[in-house]
Amino acid sequence: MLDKTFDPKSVEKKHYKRWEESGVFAADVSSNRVPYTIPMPPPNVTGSLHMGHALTMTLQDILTRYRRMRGNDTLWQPGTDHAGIATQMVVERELNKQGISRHELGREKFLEKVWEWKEQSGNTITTQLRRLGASPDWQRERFTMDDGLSEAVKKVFVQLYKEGLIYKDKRLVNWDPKLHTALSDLEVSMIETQGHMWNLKYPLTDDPSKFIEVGTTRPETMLGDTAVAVHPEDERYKDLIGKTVTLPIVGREIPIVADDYADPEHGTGAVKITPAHDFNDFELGKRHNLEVINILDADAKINENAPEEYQGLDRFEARKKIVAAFEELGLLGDVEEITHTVPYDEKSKSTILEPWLTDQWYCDAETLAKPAIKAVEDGRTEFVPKNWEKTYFEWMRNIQPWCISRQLWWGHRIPAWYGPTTENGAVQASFATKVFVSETEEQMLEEARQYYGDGVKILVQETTPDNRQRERTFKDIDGVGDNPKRVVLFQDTDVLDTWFSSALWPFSTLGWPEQTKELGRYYPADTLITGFDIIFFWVARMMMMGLHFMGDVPFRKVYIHALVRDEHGQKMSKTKGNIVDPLAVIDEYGADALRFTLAALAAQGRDIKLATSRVEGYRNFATKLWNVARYCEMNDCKPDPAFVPQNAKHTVNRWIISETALLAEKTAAALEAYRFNDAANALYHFAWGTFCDWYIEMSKPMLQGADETEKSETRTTAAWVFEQLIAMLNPVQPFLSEELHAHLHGKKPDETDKNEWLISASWPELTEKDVDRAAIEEIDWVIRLITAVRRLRSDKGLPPATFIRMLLRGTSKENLARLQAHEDIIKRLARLESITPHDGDAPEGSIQDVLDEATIILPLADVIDIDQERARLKKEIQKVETEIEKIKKKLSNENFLQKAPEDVVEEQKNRKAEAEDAHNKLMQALKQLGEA
RNA sequence: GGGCGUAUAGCUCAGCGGGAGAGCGCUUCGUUGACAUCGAAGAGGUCACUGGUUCAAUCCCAGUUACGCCCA
Repeated sequence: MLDKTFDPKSVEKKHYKRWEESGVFAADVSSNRVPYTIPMPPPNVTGSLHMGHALTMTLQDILTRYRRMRGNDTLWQPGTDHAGIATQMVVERELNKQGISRHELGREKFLEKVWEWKEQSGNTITTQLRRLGASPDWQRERFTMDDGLSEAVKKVFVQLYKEGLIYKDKRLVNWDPKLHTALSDLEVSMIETQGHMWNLKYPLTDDPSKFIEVGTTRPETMLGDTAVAVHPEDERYKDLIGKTVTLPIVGREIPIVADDYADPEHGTGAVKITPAHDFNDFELGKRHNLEVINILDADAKINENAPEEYQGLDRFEARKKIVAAFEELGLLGDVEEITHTVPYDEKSKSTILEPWLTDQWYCDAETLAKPAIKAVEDGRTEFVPKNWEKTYFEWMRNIQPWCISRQLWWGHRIPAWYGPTTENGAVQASFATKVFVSETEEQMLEEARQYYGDGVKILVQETTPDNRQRERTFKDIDGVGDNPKRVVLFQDTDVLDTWFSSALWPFSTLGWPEQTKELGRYYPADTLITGFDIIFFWVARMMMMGLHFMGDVPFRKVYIHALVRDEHGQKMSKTKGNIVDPLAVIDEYGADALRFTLAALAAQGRDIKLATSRVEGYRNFATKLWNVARYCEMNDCKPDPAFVPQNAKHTVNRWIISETALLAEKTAAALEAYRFNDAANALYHFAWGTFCDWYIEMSKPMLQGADETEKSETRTTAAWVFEQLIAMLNPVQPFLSEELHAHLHGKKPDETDKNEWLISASWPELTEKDVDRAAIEEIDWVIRLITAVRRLRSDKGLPPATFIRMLLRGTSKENLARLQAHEDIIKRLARLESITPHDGDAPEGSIQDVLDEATIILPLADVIDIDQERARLKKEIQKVETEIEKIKKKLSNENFLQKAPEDVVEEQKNRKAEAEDAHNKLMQALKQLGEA
């Protein structure tokens, strides 16, 4: 006998272990079944499971399990990514706690530490995914720093370099002065901040008594100003164009240039131009051939290009000092408090980034984006919901060069080596002017030998940590310059953006660049499921790389789900302290309850506000299912392999079989349309509202009756329906359904083997042939009758224990037959002692209601309060009258009769007739009451 | 500034060109041998506002207001 409630803890671990060990999650590359592939978005190896993961993984698991049951060879490809910045930061922090700095340790030793750390903590998230019940093919788990995936990265880098789609460039980047690395545009978070607009007066060189006033939010950058720009049409400044101003403090003479960039409406209309520290100014500088003066070092402190007294100052210190100096010089204009946006790092949102001029590697995203745009335009990849395609297009069509190098140690090292150039065969005293890009050091050396000639000895040395330091000291390095018969090559110290390797995920995980069987079978994937926040970071880049290297899109569908917020709609965050930990939820309510909640809330196009009351509700749902299983067990309802649903005889059984078939259709359709909430709700309502509330209740008198054939059929039907139901629930609630499946078949879950498991079972194959519309109509009538009686009883406050008589007047032949067929059920569920067809007036002191053509009469002389009953009937009559009025109005409209479809008109006529009939009957009831 | 989205019951949200729905909460009743993590019944909504299209609008279109997100 089952316990009274479902205990998730006692079954989750057990089933998961057996599933995983049995290999039921695994794809079968040699199978002849149709493959179905989902690439799992690899979580950070250092990460731990949050609600966003729980959502995305639940949805992926639902589809995977569903397709598995439908007979597909499913590959849900799992793995983790190395999360360059995040991981390096974590390990560095750990080391700092021990008083060790990364630089003391050196690159190699530090990387050993990171790998150690990865080995220790890298399983955290994959273990947590198991707790959620995720069923990817763990045997194929990959990590972006695996050998194979690293090979793929190198190959892609080298090929794109050779094709000219990867290049090195000196441009402004978003520099993180704390982490000392460049970031891509996407890793910048523009945050609204309170700040100031300072107006600075720059004296004209030829007449220092006159000024041009410029506004700036960053006065310290004036140290690097190389021009002032005004709009060419701006009357105020027309005469000044071509003249110069003398930069205060610095003393540099800089031109006043005309450029559309200066907005006459904005501030004074004149802007200072600092090409080295502002993206717009940099572009303007290029247009006007302005000098680019970098005034900041890697820490964003003022460097040696500024006057001595400012050197070494932090940028914010320098700001104060500059403002004070302007004030002292009488050159400070108005100061306004304003709100403006300031670039912060995306990850911690705590460091203000600095546009900084450096050499970085770039990927020509614009070229790669073109086929990726076309693929979505052509529908080779479709977004669900479709709206997201706009977002994708918007970004892809305005895409900027992608900065792919990072000044980190943890990541894929850029396979580029630098050496001196040659001139007429002679090695020059130059640094890093010749670049060799190769997948391996051996290949690189081969190229280098050809380049330098046989007589030159080539050494490869590990580089010092700091590129710029190296650059300054290159002349001291043995072999460069002094001795043309020896060269020293250095590998680039930078690593690649983590997303560069993630972009290859759909094919690198399948063994590319090897032409594996997997690659042919599982690429392109069918579905990618992810959040909208990484459409740019990941989806777009996979599209670009997939098309370029595989010649086809990486996936056919992209399902974009929303963010999980707290119950008040706030984004979950550590600082707000409103994080709901999925593992805590699983501990309290079970993984199935969490999964069901997330599925039920996953409506397209809306964020998910997660309230634990919802989870609690779905935990109750699990209890409900558990208890209906108990009922089946107690009543000896066992599945019969010989049972053919279409051959069932009893109408109640035919009805529930029909409803089950409709449910299978509905659920499958919902899942295939990524309408997870519809699937979850359909299952919930069938299980609770139809199967438990009605069928099981109806089965009670049937199972207690005398008809052995009927009893036997009912037992088998109940078991069959329940079996179908838990099969359909399995993708959403794998643990509970697996456990109940074993019990239903009279097995101890621990003693079953994988062929008997629900995870290996097939999705119910039910068709329209299993649906008996007449049975549905019949039982629907029974239900409506019972409900009507219950309502009357409840209105009168009759205790459930009281059995009463019911008279039915004017009942059609068909319904009389139904009444007779289901008498036991109706009597039991409506708490009736007798049901009698009746003609003529109702007995004195009756209450009445209308059900279609019939009138329900409950003689309750002792109980009823006439006034109250009269009021109730009047209210009901009122309702019907408004209804009739509405329909009448419609039917009297000529246009409606002419233009509306016939069936709609017909329907309205029927409704009117029914309502009028009901009205008459209610009036009659009222009249009788008046006479009484 | 550009783009996207949302406004429906007290709360969280489905839905949809022809009869307003769910879960939770609330009220009343209930120890019915599956289940009180339950059962039965009920109350509660000019479907944000203004126009338009239509025989018909909560639904489609335009605008307004409010809120949210993304990009610059």
